[in-house]
Amino acid sequence: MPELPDVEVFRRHIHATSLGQKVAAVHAPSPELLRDVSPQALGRALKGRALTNTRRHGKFMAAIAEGGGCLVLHYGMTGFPRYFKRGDKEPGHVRLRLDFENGASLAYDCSRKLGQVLWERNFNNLVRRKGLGPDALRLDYEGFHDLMKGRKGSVKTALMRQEVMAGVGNVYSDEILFQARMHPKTPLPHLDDSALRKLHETMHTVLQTAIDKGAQPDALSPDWLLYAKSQGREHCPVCAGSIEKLNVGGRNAHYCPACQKH
DNA sequence: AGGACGCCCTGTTCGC
DNA sequence: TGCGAACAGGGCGTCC
Repeated sequence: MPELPDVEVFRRHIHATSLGQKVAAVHAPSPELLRDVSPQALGRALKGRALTNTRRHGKFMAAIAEGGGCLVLHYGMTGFPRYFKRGDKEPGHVRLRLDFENGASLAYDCSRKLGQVLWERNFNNLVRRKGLGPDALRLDYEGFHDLMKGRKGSVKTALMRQEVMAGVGNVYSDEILFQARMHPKTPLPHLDDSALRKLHETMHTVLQTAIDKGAQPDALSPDWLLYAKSQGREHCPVCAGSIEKLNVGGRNAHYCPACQKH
């Protein structure tokens, strides 16, 4: 489930492979994923131009096109990008493909079609239009504190709300709360200043470490919940107790009842 | 404001 | 063994 670390790794992949090559053709075999732009308009906007830069805010990223405008990608739950050369096998559920003049292609694969493809003149407009809060990784403690202060809901719900703070989803909120040793249903008003500091620091460390490891669960440290899950383990990597499921805001929270108390 | 719910979507997993 | 149901959870909309 692409969340901030995954999307950052995707952005870097596109940045490292796909800039500076003129787009020769645009294929959009699943136009229902294009939110506000037709395949024809997207083709007109991109053809003959190169991508010059990339940006990311929360779980959204953009490839900036030469001469202005940006291709915005959201990966939903099963999306990923892949740059491939002529003759390489293309992924199985390509919803958008840019073919470059040099014969290589950039594919956007999204099997469950829960992703989004948009076209915006300006990436900041997208952030505003979607009502996204500040990017979770660029948020300092001051900003984090201000966002959490005065809120009444559970800590997990707040971490996951994109209009409060953008980038954290179900998987990483579980990890952050596990490492901060906080119960997912802890009401925000129960967190004092030192608890909020710990939460912010843990969030930052979890997100940054995940990015550094290429957002691959099996590359993470064994005391991470994500690592344990990737190895098929259903026990807490710290106390070996069983990991429980709890419905929070319509999503499944995974947590260790022994390590994460209210 | 925030929680509960439903919908979209399809590959995988589960249960009979 | 096989098949259909349930599940997974990003965003988003509605209702209370």
